[in-house]
Amino acid sequence: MSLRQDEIDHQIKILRRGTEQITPFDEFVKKITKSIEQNKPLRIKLGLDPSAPDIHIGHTVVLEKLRQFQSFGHIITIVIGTFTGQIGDPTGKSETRKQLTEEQVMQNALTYQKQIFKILDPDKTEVHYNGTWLATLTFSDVVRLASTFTVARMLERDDFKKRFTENAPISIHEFFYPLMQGYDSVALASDVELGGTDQTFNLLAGRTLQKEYGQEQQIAITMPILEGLDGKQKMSKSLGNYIGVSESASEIYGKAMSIPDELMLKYYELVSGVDEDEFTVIKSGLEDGTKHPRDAKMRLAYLLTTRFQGEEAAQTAQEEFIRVFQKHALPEDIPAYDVANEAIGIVALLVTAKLAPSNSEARRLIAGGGVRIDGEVIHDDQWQVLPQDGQVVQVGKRRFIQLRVQ
RNA sequence: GGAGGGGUACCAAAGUGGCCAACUGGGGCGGACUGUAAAUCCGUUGCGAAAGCUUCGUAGGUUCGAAUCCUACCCCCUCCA
Repeated sequence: MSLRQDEIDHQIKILRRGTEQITPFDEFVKKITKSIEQNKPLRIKLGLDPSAPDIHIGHTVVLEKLRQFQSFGHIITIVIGTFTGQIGDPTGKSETRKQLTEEQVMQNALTYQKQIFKILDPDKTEVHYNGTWLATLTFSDVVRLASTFTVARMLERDDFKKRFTENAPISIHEFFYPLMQGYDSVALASDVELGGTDQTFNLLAGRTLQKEYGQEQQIAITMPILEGLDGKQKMSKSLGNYIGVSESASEIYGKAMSIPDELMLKYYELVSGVDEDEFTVIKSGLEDGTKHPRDAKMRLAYLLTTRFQGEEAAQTAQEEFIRVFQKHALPEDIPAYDVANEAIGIVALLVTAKLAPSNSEARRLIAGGGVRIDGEVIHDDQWQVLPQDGQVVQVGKRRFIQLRVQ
């Protein structure tokens, strides 16, 4: 077997790992082969929506795969959906998207890039804005695009089909979403497009349109969807079940510790960055009970934190976590809160220090035994606090302030 | 254009004249337990110190009293054309 064949096999083996589906796989093999034989990199596309510019680890599943392509010398093309983002995402009862101003879009795009480049190499990544080509299409161009699909074909898409059978509304413009995304692939002449499994239809639309425009068709690679912290629904910012890549080390660490045990292995596999060997060890350890789930999760949390905030910050976050949650000691850095040197009702203190949103809520917290001053549970909501420098007020397990008398 | 259905708290969803600040589930928050901010269990979830006040698409009206009845308006959905 030739060296070249080894390289082909190697790329395919790595690139295939962890994917949900590669459609069609044989064409993918051909493309990789051709790319290596002709020493011509493939163009790998990923589309991103600029309306929510916070990248979370759910996105990194796909980004990590892109990084692998990049490591083999392929070209990554990121499409920021400046145009599509204004139309609105056709998921369920999407509220009409706020029209973003150009500055907002550009700003979001920059935020995106900063986060993406925690994983990808900026020097080997092209960034495009699809408004560049979509905004200039004429109505007759649009008609041509639309004529490539029948309504029946559109209704094959899972969420359309579901809504259609349930008599839920589907707006016409939602049909344009896959068309626009597909046209992006034409504009970029992409060889491969990546996305979550929920993107399957849109990725395939790219193939249809490329054929219509006489291009070689792209390969659709789908990656598994990562469930969020609740363990049930897709990780997303709007559901609040996410870990953002730009969050503080202690947030990332803590959130990782809050994922359900059952989800640990999936996180290990998709976002931790561990190699296959360590993954296997952890997996079997959990299965035969020799590995404590808590320790496995701590390792996971450590890996994730390291990945996005560096090893040093991860170390600190871990120590902090052990101190605060396992030993119930005080955290290292407690935010200071300035108070006047006079008695103040506990309820008022909680509210003004923003530990509670309203007096009623503050009283509820007290009634529930969730409020402590220097470790002493406060039961009386009429309690008057005589502030002393350094006194620690705690709400629940995670919120602390330290009083600083003025 | 015509006919019908609907808008209830963070979300979903009951309630159809007083017992409704509003069942229930999810989510959130707090507590217990633990192996972690897992799981499980318990409590709580409009504001107000309280009396009470403001909430059930919007604005009016009927009534001793309305989320519940009437009128107008706005919005959403379905079917027919």
